Amino acid sequence: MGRNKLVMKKIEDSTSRQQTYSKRKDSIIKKANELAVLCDTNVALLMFSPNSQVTSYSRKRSVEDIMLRVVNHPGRLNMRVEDIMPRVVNQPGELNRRYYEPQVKNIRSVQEASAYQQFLMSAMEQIQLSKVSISQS
Amino acid sequence: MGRNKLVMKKIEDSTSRQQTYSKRKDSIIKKANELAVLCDTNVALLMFSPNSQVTSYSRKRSVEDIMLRVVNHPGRLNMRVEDIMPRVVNQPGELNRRYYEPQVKNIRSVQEASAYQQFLMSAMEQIQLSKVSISQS
DNA sequence: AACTATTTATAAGA
DNA sequence: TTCTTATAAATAGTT
Repeated sequence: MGRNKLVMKKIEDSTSRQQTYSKRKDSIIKKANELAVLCDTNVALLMFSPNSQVTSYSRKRSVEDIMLRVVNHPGRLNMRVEDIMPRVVNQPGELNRRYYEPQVKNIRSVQEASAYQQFLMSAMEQIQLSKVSISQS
Repeated sequence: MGRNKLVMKKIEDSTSRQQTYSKRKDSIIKKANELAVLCDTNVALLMFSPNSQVTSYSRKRSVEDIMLRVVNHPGRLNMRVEDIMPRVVNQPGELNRRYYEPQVKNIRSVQEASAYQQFLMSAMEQIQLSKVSISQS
C-alpha cells in the first residue's frame, strides 16, 4: 500500500525497517483483535522487532494458555522435548551441547509439587530408556 | 472495509461469522508473513476458528520454538511451571489437582539425553525444596 | 509524528 | 461457494 507497491523482501535500511515494523506491528494487532472480537475466538500473536523486543497479543486467554492448547494437540504441531526445556545456550560446538535450566517457580501447593515430582520421575524413567535405546542403536 | 463500515462486536449469524473468520484469517497470515519478510523477524500466530480449528503461522522457527523464546523472557510474559508441562486434565476439584504427562520424544543423542537428565535432577532438587518450604509455611 | 496518494482488504451483492 | 465491486482501511513515501 502507499505511494508505491512494495517489493516483498527484507528492507535493508535499518531505520525504515524499524519504522515499517512499528507501523505494521500495530495494524496486525488491530487486525488480530478485530478477528477475535468479530468471531469471538482465541488468537495469540507474538512478534519480535528487529531489535528482538517482544510484542504479544491475545484475547480471552493468556498467550501462554493459548500456546498450550496447541502443545496439547500433539497431532497438529509437535514439540520436541528440547523445546519444552528452557534453552539457555545453544552453542553450535563440537557436540552441539545444549544447556538447560530448571524453572520450578510459582508452585503454590504441596499437591502441585507432588504432581510435578511424579512428572519428573516419569520423565527420568523415559529419558533413561531413550538413552539406552540410542546407545544400542 | 467493504461496502459498509463494520461494527466491532461479535457477528451473531454463524454463517457470516465463519465466512468473515475465513477471509480475515487468510489476510492476517498474509500480513504476518509480510512483516516477517520485510523486517526479517520471527513471528508466531495462532488462530482458532469458531469451530476451534487451529491455524498457525510462523517464520524461520517453529511456532513452538518462538513461543519458548518468550518462556525464556521471564520478565516479560511469565509462564508458570505447570504451564510448561503438558496439562492432560485440569479438574477444578477439591484439591484442584493437575495431571502431567511427560513428553520425552525426539531425543537424538546420548549427549542430549544426559543434558535433559541433568535438567530433571536439578528440577527434582528444587521441587523438593519448594515442597518443604510450602509445608513449613 | 502527521500527511496523503495509492495500494490493499473486505462487506455486500451477484 | 466463488467472484465481483464499491468502499473502508492500511501504509510507503514524504514533510
